[in-house]
Amino acid sequence: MRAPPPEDDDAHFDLKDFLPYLLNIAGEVTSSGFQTSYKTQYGMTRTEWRVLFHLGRYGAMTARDICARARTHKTKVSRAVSALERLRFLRRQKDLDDRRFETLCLTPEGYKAYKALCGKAGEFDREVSAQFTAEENAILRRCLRQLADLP
Amino acid sequence: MRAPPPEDDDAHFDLKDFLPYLLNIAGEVTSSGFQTSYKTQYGMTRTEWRVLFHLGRYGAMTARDICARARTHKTKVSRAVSALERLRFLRRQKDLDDRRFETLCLTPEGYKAYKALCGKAGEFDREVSAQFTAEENAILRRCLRQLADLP
DNA sequence: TGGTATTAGTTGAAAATGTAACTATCAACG
DNA sequence: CGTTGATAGTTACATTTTCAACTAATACCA
Repeated sequence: MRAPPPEDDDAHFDLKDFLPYLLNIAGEVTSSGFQTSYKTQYGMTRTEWRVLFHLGRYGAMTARDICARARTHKTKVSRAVSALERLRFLRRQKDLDDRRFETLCLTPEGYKAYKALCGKAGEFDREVSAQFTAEENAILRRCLRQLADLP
Repeated sequence: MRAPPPEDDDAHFDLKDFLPYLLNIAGEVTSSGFQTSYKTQYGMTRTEWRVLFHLGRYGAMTARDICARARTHKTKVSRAVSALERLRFLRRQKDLDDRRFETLCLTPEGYKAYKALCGKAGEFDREVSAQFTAEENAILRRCLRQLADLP
């Protein structure tokens, strides 16, 4: 019983062209480059950073809105919101018309953290983008937004 | 004490342009579209699928090689290899010259699973790619390969 | 009204991942 | 030799994520 032979022909398509694979690796490599910013300083996870960023950038909204905008599952968002609340970075307020909803908004401390991280994120993004031309950056982002199916 | 105002000006850069974020969401959306193929049929995780794909596509190699090629941590690869071994999809063989190494190769059953999944992956990739022009696809993949820092 | 279906959000258990420490093997150099 | 350091891979433990079931509130509709 021998092992199947190594094949390098065109019978298979190449893993290095498979979009889900490439996107995951690229996402992991770049994200872990940035995560030290929020992890070491604030002890935040990636999901918590995402929630903070949404509230900082777009203002008060419900967990449901964040789920939709970030295409993130509600349990992840729920736990991130609890964690940020423990950090006193956000507050919840029950909607009086429909009491299933809670409007989330950052506290001044949360907003301060957001602003600080926002600066670092911008810097990081400029560094990463510098290796591509303006046209490449435009196409890359357009394709990614479309793939991510963002609103 | 009021909440910070919603800001939609240019003081902050936009989350929808932040590459690590876009890459993660796009990767998650596309990957979860494909994962049913290996998850429901074989009960494999994403990492296991990656290892299977590497061995199927490029032939026998060590865990260390897979770590380097897929930029994946050795503990993830180690566990994926054990799982695939339990499924009888691969075998290990100690290198006699240097007994720290184990050469991994697919069994015929593992290879069969690879071929089946490979077909689905190709089909999936063609569908995803169809929404972009040839030029966009080329630029997208080139940028992603560079970001992923693949060998 | 009342019953059924939806929706927002939470929780517990299981699975996956990250981190650090560990074993075993080999290399290098005195 | 023998000590030190590096490397391949595993394991234990903590954190994070996933999945399914759950509560509470509202919508729909006969």
